[in-house]
Amino acid sequence: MEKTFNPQEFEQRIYRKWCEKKYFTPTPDPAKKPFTIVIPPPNITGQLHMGHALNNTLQDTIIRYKRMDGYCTLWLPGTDHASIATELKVVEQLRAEGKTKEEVGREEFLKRTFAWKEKYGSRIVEQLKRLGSSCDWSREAFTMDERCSKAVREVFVNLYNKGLIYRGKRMTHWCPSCGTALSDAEIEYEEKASFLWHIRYPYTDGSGYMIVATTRPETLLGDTAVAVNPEDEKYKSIVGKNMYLPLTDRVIPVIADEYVELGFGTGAVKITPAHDPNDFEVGKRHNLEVISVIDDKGIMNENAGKYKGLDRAEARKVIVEDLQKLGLIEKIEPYTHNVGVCYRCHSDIEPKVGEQWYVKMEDLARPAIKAVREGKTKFVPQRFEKIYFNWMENIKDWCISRQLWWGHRIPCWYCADCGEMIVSKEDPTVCPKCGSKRLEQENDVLDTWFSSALWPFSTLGYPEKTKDLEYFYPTNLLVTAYDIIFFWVARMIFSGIEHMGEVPFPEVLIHGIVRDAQGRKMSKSLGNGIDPLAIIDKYGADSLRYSLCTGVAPGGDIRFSDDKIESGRNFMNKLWNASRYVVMNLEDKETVDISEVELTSADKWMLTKLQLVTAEVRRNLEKYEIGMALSKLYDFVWSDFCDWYIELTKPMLYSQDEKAKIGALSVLKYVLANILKLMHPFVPFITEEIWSQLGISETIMLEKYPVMDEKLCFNDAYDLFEGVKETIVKIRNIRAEMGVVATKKVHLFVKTTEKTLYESALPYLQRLAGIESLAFVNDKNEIKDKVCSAVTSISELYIPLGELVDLDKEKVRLEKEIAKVEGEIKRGQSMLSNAGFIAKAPAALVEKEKEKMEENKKLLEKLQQQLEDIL
RNA sequence: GGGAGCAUAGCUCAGCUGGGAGAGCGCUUGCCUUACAAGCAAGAUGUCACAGGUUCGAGCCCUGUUGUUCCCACCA
Repeated sequence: MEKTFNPQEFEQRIYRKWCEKKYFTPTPDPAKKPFTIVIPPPNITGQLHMGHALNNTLQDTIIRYKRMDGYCTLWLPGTDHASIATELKVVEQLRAEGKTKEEVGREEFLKRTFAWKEKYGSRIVEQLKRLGSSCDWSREAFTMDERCSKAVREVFVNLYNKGLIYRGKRMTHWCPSCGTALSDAEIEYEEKASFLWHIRYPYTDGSGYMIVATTRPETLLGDTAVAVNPEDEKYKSIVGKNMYLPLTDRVIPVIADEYVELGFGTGAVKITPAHDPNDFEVGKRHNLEVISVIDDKGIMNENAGKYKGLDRAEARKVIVEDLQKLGLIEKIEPYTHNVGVCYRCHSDIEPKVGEQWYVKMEDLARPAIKAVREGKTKFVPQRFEKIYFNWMENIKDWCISRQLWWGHRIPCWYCADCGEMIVSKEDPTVCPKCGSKRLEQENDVLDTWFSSALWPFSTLGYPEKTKDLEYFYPTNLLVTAYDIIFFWVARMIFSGIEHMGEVPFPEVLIHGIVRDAQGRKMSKSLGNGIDPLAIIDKYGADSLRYSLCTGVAPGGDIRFSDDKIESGRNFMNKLWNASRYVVMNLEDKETVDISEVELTSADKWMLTKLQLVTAEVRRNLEKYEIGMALSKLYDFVWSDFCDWYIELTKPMLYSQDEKAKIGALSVLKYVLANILKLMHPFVPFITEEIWSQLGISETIMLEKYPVMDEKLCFNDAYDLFEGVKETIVKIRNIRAEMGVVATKKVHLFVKTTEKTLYESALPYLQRLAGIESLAFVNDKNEIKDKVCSAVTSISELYIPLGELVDLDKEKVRLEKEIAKVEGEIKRGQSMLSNAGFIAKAPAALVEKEKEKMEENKKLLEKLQQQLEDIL
């Protein structure tokens, strides 16, 4: 084996092997329980970022664990066509050639987009592979492939026939830059510094003017009323009056509507039904005319009179200037408010009235809420259910039509002759009403999330009743970040219930977001993104996986920095070198089953510890506490296995005693093999690479995940050996405090009842504590030289250091020890002298405290004696 | 306006159903000890935000306060 961990050497080779051997591809087996995860499909426009890395590391860890634990596991991968994002890419590409999408036409545009997908769409898939993702690529799906498209049509038509999809004229969010409608979920709000313009609207009767405050003066041209609160004393008398709408020749009325809040602003609100959702509602109530003044591209239209052709931002400036010239601006005050922007391009959203397609949400949301309430789907951690409920309970109808070309075209046709509307799974050829063949398909495509909502079953073959669907649905777990709970998770839940009659997954594991070292969100505009591929190239995928998972609380955000990745890499190196120690020493030696080994005290201690950590790691994994499980393995591997056990085996491995050598090697190999298995789900590459060196089986991937073995729990031996460890630590401490050079060997006198144990532990003491020889005493006075002393739970220790014994230092050292024990005694006393504690605390705990008190008292006594001796 | 999270060592964060405060990084000291200097050994460091309460016992549970981050809704 190489001297240092060098992941570049083996990661890609190993991944290729796994794929060739088809380890990721399950065969449905009725005798086995399935465990299924569908991947959150990354956008084909995407590049792997830290969020993907975290998300997929978690999924892979869980799926590998379940695979090793005997489940028939399917991790189903795929990508999302990402309607808007991809369309923008291709539009951009066209622009570079000096063309527009309208110029090339729909057919050619789609051809180009599919070509774009072929070229770039697999990029992210290749990147997922670098991470080690054990997805079944033979089942890879794409939201616009035949399978998924069929499911989309099926679902659309079924919902339409049930009256749950309708076409309607309503106010929607419109992105003038992307040129499409958006759903509520696709709007983000940004706080922007602007102004509140106070504008004078003169009454037609010449009795002065009313002051109206607005943040959007350019929409004034579309005003059809001014509204006041009916309870507003200030305006009670003027409701019904008319006023001249500035800059136009129109006259508009003052109306009364509850929508206007008392006491806010001037108490008067200009009503522009065409350009504000609230105004639209007010307009409906009062039968106001809807006058649109801004077109789909954000340009003032013919209704804007002389302002026609100006961009909305430009128009705002000019209109304010004109109003100022007319003396109609009362005042302008700075005003900061939230502006809705497009989540893709961040342009200001323009509310717009138009025909769009909607999913009626009420009937779909109800059972979806109920399912989560009843625990049919559980969020982990549970607090994220609140986000879900909050959204589901306040849900509005879902606008699913997009004025784009890249996406699932809505399966609706209009008869050019009789106007009949045909919604159908199959492309119709004739109008069922008039028999005309002049049918035109709806131009709009569906919201990307419409197809991703079906992902857990469309990918398994729905609407066909496939074997996969039968065996793997419902899936078992969904793993995703909290930021797409309503975009995606909520929609999958109601879709699963509606179309499959069953929730798509019983558990949703929610994780956080990866932030930069300063805690900021990683973003393109900040340029603070860390590229996971660069990390993998430099440190290896396992290091990255480790540093993304360890010590992270479920659902919590992660601050990522170089320190973290380095400590991950160091740990991999540690594991590598510990394995190298074992492998090098194994050479051509024949090890035996540990049941045939005459176990040493150290072996028993190690094996017991292994059982304990196995049980804990399993417990954590069952609860998806990945970070906790990994931290425990880190401690176990580094501290217990490397720092202690490996060191403890050295006296045997370097001795001439073949039997002891084989014994130690056999246990080492056994423990290492178990460590590799325990760690494989987290760090698959390095564990597989080392596994291949052990020559046990072809792959670690398909090994059985370790289970705690009661037969290997030697509890008494474990406790006793803790005493030996304590002895070593105390001696090291004395040596360090007294400045004894490492090469100087010292003699040790021990007063103990565990003589056999100490005798057998002599090799350990020699190697790990620099002890030359060991002698037992019944009393300290048997030693003539000046000594440094210490006590452990099983012994008293005396070390003659000759001239190195500095009594002052020794005194300080002992006093510190004494203070520590005294502190513990004090704590114990305060508990044991408390009647309430004795009466109410669990008996076992009280007993434990009493025992500890006894021990501590004994320790204190011995320490005090030792101190007295040197005074 | 509604909701959620966070506040623990210099920094970044763990801390499971309440029962002796932990890790990584950093810091101090000594070590190239035949797996590893990406390392070994020995150390130092905390009014667990604040104030109450429940309890025999609170970092953990309850109430309030302050600071901070985020989500939702959105008033011109």
